Amino acid sequence: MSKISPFAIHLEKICQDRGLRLTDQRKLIVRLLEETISDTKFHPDVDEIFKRAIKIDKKISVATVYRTVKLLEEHGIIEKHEFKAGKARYEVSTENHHDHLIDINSGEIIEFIDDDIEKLKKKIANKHGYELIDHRLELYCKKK
Amino acid sequence: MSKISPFAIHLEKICQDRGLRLTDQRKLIVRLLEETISDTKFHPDVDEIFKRAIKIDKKISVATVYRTVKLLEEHGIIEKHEFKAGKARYEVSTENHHDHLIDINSGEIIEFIDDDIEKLKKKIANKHGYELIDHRLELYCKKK
DNA sequence: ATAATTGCAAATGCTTTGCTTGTGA
DNA sequence: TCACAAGCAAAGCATTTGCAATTAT
Repeated sequence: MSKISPFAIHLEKICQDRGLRLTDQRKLIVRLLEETISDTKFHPDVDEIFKRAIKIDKKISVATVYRTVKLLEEHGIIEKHEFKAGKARYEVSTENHHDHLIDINSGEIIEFIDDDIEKLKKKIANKHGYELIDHRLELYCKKK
Repeated sequence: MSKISPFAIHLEKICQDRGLRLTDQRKLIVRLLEETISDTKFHPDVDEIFKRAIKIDKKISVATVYRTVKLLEEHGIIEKHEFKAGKARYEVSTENHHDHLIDINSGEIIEFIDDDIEKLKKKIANKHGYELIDHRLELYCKKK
């Protein structure tokens, strides 16, 4: 119910609790992902994570980043987004679902939560005889 | 205001009006796209279009399908969708925007229009100081 | 006539994978 | 110890592109 404070998140701990083996590479990637939270909602792609990682561990390979990111996603620890035109981007999972507003000029991503929309989503699914499992809403906008 | 009746659409005519050169290949692709409308809301991917096309024109190449589909999209004649996990899918543009409900088991796609959601989208964009240019809402569901 | 379009195959960009070596628990 | 993870390079997949030959207007 309550939002998770960014700084209270401890991805390494979460990984451990899930029984994921903590290699140096995973620790590093997880740390970088965590840093991007405070980094004002930056949604890094694999290459961005890799670039940051290689500065610290000059031996790490992209394959490892891909594998780790996939693993974390499968465990619900991070979320993958495929916005229009581009590579997959990631963000640390939060308790409540939020949607994204993308500035088509700057690429900036704004997260928002709208309860009315969430309710409508469920209502529409039900109306068609379906149960809502997953959803995505993206608003591509231009500054006024 | 009024919906375009599927059978009233004449993509070939529309292409001509826009000044697009009508090659045999384009005529064929456009015809196939049009057929998929009556084909109960089928959203074909490039490969599907290609497979159907090569049965009729055994010389046509995938590159042509890719180029044509891109051209049509740039002219707003068809719309591209990139649903989760998969290749781009296309559908003939309609006057009013609609969203998609995807059956995660069967892959079936149901189109829906919800005015409340459309209004909320605009409202949210405005609230953040943005003008809504484009948007996508996808509901991934399971039959109840 | 001639600028645009095609087919082909090679190239691209992101992502995955096979295999050998390395390592966390 | 030993099952799992990493590094590397090769493979995969959807999509794009360069170029010579073809075609619509």
